[in-house]
Amino acid sequence: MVEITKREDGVLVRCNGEFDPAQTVFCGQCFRWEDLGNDTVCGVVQGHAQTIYYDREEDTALFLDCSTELFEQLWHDYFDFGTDYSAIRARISKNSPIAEKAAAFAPGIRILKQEPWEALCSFILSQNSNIPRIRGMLARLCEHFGEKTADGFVFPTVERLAQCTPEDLAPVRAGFRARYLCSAAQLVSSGVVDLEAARMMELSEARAHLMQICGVGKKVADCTLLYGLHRMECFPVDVWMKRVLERWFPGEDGGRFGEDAGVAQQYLFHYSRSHPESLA
DNA sequence: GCCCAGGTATAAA
DNA sequence: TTTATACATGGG
Repeated sequence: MVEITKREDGVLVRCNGEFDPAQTVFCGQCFRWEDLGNDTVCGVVQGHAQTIYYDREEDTALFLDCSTELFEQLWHDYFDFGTDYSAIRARISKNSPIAEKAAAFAPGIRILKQEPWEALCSFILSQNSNIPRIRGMLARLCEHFGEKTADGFVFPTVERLAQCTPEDLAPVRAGFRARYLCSAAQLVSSGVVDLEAARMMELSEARAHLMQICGVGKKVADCTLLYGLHRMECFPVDVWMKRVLERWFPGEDGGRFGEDAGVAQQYLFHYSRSHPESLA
């Protein structure tokens, strides 16, 4: 587990090999954090801009210059600091040699508890695209439709996007995905789709609930459930993960990892993208 | 220019 | 029910 020390000027976290900010925010689970160089990243979550300074030499210690209250209310949950990732990694590693290798490659990955609405939009935009472009679309979406604060743009609200037509979203340059965003905004805004309710539903029911949105299939539904609602049993399968499954787990669907499926999937996804030759 | 991208809706077989 | 194709756009 990580060790948390509260100081007057912020919060210090000793990670004990369980957290690396860069591995976590640039492994393809979120698209809005930025690398400032010199072991510094920054992001905006729930309207709060945060810079994180870290030092890998001391088994990764990191510093957040925020109040103790904000850390406890927001960042502790967002980074899932209450969960023992060493234990998860041990279970995953025991399960298969290749999963062990993937977990060892980036052991500092954690599954973020993102805002459900942002996660839904992010993965709607992700379809048939690539990570740099997804980041671009999301940045433009926030610049044009999110509230501007001193430190950056807040993610657009459901209500704001529910007022938009696909034509209004042209500045995002999302192509055919624009009308999918509109569908999502309208169904969530009207209450036909209830993201918080999906947190408690049985998994197949939760999937079907999200798939009422035009443009949300099984992949986007699973990503929303995993990254937005922290349903850790979800194992989203896309073109990359299909290659991984065919190459390393033929005939399986990811179910072998049980409650650790979401974390295992992220280790495998990141490792396979960093070592594409290993899929040949 | 060319290929492909953390898929899905839609049409056709 | 399963399989093929279009989709808008831009990164590499």
